[in-house]
Amino acid sequence: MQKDKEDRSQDACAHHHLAIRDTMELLSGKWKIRIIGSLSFGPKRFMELKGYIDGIAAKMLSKELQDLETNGLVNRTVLQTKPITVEYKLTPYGYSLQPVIDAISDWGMQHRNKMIAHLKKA
Amino acid sequence: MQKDKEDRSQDACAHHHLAIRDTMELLSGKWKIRIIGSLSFGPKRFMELKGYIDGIAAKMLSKELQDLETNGLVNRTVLQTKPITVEYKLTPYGYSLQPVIDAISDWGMQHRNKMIAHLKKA
DNA sequence: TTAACTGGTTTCCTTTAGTAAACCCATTAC
DNA sequence: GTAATGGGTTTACTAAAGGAAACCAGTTAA
Repeated sequence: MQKDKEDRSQDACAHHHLAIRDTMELLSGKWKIRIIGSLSFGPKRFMELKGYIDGIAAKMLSKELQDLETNGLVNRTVLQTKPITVEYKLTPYGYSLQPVIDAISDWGMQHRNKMIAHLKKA
Repeated sequence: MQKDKEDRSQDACAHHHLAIRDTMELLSGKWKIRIIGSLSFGPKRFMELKGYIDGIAAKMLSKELQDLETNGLVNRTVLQTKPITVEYKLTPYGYSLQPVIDAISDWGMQHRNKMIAHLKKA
């Protein structure tokens, strides 16, 4: 049984959808992508992250970091400093999201430039 | 006043954050990225979209499409067929999100393959 | 005239997301 | 002893997202 062109294209399309759905499930919510974006510049401590991600409450940050850890994207290490500090960093799997983060960031920059250009014209 | 290396890196980082925040604001919620993903294969009618995006309720689809239209990412056209049909398609601006959608989709496929490989081992 | 189809909207309800503020524990500094 | 710092958790609450089902309007086929 040979599939025709339309079948193949619909298959590709269906896989595409499933892949998008899967990714977005892991990255669901308002904060996860921003957290990963912050960590993509290197490890950060809890309070440091809270400072970077303006508007996030400690509770949310804590919960989202736990989610990300559960999904193997982020690693949590308690450092025996005094007072103790906790370092969060991306796992290699977390780093594999870099192309996604970059694409989002790039688009945001273009978007921003467009807005600025629009304002200058007016 | 010359900025040192650390300043510049923090600037880049800050811009990165803002860009990510801006993008994610436009694409907020559970469905927008999936809708754009569906439309990236070409224009679709309302019921057609609803069929593609499994689990979405008419109310949500309607609302999300309105949001996307307001933000200039999607175009809505009423076709004078009988019964009337409504066609949704990406604007050029909407299409400019293709790299984001593709990055997400690609990662999802890798993720899925990883899961499958994991299952086979066990 | 009754039903079906497209493209919704409305209502009611539940779940999840999100917030602020208080609290907790260990440590070290004053 | 009292405050400050780091890294949280708990409580109590509000706002927003989301879902199921009913409903509606125009058209057309049986």
